[in-house]
Amino acid sequence: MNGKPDYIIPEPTLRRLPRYYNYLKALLNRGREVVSCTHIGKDLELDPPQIRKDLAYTGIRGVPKVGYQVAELIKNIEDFFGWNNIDEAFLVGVGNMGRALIDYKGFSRYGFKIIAAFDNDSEVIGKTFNDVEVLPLSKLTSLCQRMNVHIGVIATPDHAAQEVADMMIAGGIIGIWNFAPAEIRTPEGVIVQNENLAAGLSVLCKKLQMLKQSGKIRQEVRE
Amino acid sequence: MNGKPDYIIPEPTLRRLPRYYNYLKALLNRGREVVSCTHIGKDLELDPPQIRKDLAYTGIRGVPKVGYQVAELIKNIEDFFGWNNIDEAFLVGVGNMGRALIDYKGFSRYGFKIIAAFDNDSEVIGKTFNDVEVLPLSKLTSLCQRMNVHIGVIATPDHAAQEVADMMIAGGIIGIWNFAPAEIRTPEGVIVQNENLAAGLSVLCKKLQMLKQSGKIRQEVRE
DNA sequence: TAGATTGTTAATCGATTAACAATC
DNA sequence: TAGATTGTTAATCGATTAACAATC
Repeated sequence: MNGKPDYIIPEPTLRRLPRYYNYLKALLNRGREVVSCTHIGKDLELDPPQIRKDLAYTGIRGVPKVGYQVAELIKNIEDFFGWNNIDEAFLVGVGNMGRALIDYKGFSRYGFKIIAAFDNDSEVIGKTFNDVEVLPLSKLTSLCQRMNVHIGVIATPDHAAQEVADMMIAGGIIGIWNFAPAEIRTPEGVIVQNENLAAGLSVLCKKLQMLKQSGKIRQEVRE
Repeated sequence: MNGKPDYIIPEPTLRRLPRYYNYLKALLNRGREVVSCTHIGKDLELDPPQIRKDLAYTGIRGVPKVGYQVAELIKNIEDFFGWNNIDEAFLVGVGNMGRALIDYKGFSRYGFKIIAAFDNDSEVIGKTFNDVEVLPLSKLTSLCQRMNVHIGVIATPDHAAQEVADMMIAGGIIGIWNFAPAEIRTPEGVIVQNENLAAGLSVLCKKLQMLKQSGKIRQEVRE
């Protein structure tokens, strides 16, 4: 075994699937039972064959001339990501971003739950936000181990990110969702997903700049 | 003119440049004056030729055997994105995410400033966060026009996103940074940058799932 | 049946990676 | 000078797009 998974799913596909999911949920709410890629493609401005390939990764089978069962599609995407079993996570850094993440109700839809938060500011330690208690940072590593938590969210200032990551990894965390605009070095076997708001903002502003320079262009940037 | 810019800069490059920028600023703080792509590549786990190509878009010239002047590189990236002139923006939706964005001090580094916020909840209208006043949503369109604001940030619940986008566009906004997990339809000439936290989260959790199934794999996911 | 849509295979496109001459 | 690094051109790789047979 070389370590790589047998079947690699393209990351663009992984990023589009949650989008289909939100769209399909809205469709179902409006009472639609069946949908074709042609139809989805019109609404989402994507090419039908691409949608077909993306959806095929979830194991769905469509019916020629008809399309897919909306409810079945939703179920398949949920199963594909495993959103039915909850992933529990610790969050470090109860600043504005951290608070926003703690307070965000929408994550439960994606099988994700922040079960405790950590900070070293005595102002927030002991407080509770959205039923999530803030504990002293010193307890992070031991609690990771004791509670068998495998996912960590970093929402600290950038200078603290590496140190927090090290504590998480020492506690057995193997997946880090990093909101700090800093480079994190990790050993093999740890997955880091960087959420860099500056990147998205920069892309938007640069495209705007280019648009202003070159006359109107039509464009939709997808995440 | 077909509307497309003559020189297309790859979006992956646009997303990596702010990363180089943060890294280079940290280097400069530590007193480093010159850096080579080999060196950057080691720290950021990227291939040196790719870094060289990315940096070339900013117009930098390096010196063989030596590398690049760190300060000059930083300057070039700032000029490339136009971070020296501030882009002013309106934000709609003063929930947790909206508050986090309003409060975030780091955007000024990227030439971005939220100058007013809008909501239709009388609880928050009239309040001020981080010197940003919350105004009634009904004033959005007219103020966009009057203050000549061209960028809008949507941080509303998903069901309100389209309506807010329409109001923004009516006011002349041509760039929308969308944090609502909803599809926004816009006319030509409007750029939408979707910031989809669920996508990043899903990618992380899916990779973790695959890692657990197939034994340890080493992986670093970059945004 | 005719026509729309799926599923799959092939072609294209664009970004990354490799190769290498130029240069300090 | 020798060797490391830049800048540039070519090759590779992977994702998107196009083509088309199968099918309801």
